[in-house]
Amino acid sequence: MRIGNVPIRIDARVTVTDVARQAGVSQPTVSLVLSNNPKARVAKSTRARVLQVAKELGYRPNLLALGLVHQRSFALGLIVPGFANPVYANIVSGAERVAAETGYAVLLCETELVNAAHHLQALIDRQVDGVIIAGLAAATLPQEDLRRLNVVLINQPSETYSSVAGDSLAAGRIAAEHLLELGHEQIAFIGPSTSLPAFRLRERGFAQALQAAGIAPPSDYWQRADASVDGGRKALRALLTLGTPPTAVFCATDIIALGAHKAASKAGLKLGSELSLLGCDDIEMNTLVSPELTSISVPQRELGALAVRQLIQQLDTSTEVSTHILPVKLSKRGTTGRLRRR
Amino acid sequence: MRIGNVPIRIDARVTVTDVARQAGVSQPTVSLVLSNNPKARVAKSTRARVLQVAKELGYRPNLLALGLVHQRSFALGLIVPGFANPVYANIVSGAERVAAETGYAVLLCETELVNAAHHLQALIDRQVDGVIIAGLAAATLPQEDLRRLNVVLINQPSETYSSVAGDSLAAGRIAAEHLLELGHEQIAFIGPSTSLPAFRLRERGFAQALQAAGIAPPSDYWQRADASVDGGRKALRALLTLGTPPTAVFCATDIIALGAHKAASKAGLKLGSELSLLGCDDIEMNTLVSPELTSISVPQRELGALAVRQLIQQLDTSTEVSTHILPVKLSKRGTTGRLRRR
DNA sequence: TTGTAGGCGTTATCAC
DNA sequence: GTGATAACGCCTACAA
Repeated sequence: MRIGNVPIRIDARVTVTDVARQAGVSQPTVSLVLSNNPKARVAKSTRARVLQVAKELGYRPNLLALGLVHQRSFALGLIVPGFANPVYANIVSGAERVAAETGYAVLLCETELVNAAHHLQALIDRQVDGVIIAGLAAATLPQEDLRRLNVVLINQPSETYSSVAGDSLAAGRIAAEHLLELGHEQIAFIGPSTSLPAFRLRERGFAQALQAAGIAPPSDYWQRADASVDGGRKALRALLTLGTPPTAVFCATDIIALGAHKAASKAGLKLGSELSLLGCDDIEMNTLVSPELTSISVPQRELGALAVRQLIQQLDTSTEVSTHILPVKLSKRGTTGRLRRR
Repeated sequence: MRIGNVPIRIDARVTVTDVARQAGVSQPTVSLVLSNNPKARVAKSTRARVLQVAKELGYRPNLLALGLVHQRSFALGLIVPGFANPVYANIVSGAERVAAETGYAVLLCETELVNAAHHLQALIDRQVDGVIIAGLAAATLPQEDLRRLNVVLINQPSETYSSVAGDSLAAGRIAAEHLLELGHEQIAFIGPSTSLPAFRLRERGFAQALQAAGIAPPSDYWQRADASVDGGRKALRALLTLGTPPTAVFCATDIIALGAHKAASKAGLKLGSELSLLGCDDIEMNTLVSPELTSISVPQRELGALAVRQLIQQLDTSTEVSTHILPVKLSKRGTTGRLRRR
């Protein structure tokens, strides 16, 4: 890292020393007053004067210096694959809110283009107090770095690290039950080719529930797609070309489901009657398409928020590794319906 | 801010002092070697040994300490209204990429719920080197804080601060010209009620181009809406109830346009033939609805990226305030078409 | 009750 | 060439 040619300091800041001088006391005294340390026994008049002067001068503590002393930066790293996906946008949003309320800064890292391990190292160099990781398998990161950090994983149950997740297994099950209740028997699945734990669990929950109902989809019905709109589109097209196409499809993510939605509409299928389509995540876009996409709601903002809370608690109390599972629920909309023959 | 009860230090980090001890040299010598200062005259053998030891011990500089010394944190603040809106998600994404490549951290601030002035103060306390502000009128922030910072505004031309913006005036003009070319004369406008400069300019560009073509829409045709899908929906419904509804509508943002899209579809209007609808921003959702939404492309990622570049250049060279305007262009899709009588 | 001394991890300025 | 010494802004002993 190179330092620029010209100092960027625009305006000298007020420091404790300035306050001390102005108030006619020693610098540590000011520190004592300002840190309202419980065992700080300062004369009332002194305290009042210091506070008064600090206010007048507009004193603000330098968090860099504070961090150095306390070995604590009050900053959190947040690593996500990308914001293009509203799922992560929501998670970030929830996390940022809680962090801001608690006085923590959020250092944002997008791993779409920049190497995740690189990002992690940069966060460590900045002495972040902890890291939250979403949409990225923790196993793919250098463990020796990860282990010396406070970590909370999102949507990725783990034995080594704390985690906060939506109930992915239940999500799959609920999806299956919904389609079964509607009378479907020819049920297909489209999942992303990325092997994130959450997606695997959704898939497993779905498969198990089908099995429990005595339904065994042919292998053609089990599609793997690129985790994008286009991936979903292609996968659904493939399903439609089968000898006996499915009457219902569950997509492991809404992004894929929206691609499938597009493909189905283009093929002239009436969603909700001729073909039932069900997504998972429940992103806001779902209500923009027509018919609106039925989905399994995963509380993304809450996941982000809870992750920060959990992380801070871990920092404050050295709590042990913990796992939180948040409930998910069906959001019934227009793309799923009772089976009707074409 | 309160410090937790328990120190969070998980593992003591390697410092220059450790390296010095291990290499058998003084601590400043290590500094000299590691900072590869041009005028650092260190014996080759010493340098080699120090570098060797540093590598073995896995030494990494503490950016907090560096920041303290240099009065420079290598961190940037990024203030946006919210990520739910993909426009800002894209801006953040572009900014983060460049920042990461350049060794800067991005401190993310969402002003949707937390007070923007509060956020700004927090950033200052963290000694950020500069701030990028998007989707928020700079005038609404405390000027005394802003003025002592390096600032780059996005989509908000200003005389006091640097800015990077899409050509909003052109966006409006291009929109008008497109609709005029298609033969429309009953042309309406829906703009957000928030008075962000970019939106005002889009509106003005649009109005001016209409005027130049001798078209003067009645005041009913000039709607103001909440900057949301719902706002767009309501506004379009209002337009449809008019005695003579418009044949074409330009919405100042895609979010609003998507609401209008929904309302039009629900009213049974065939978009592209019975009603032409045109948005602005060109967010990815536009291709998910059917017919796909015609829009004016604004290069959001580039705006974010350029803002960071501009800011860093300002830091390094104390460049003067500058303004960059990036071109926009029409992305023709399905919702606009030649005028046909209903 | 308050001031003095030392240190957090780093760099910069000097003597040596 | 190298090593003290001071400084960045702050806090925590400890001594006065």
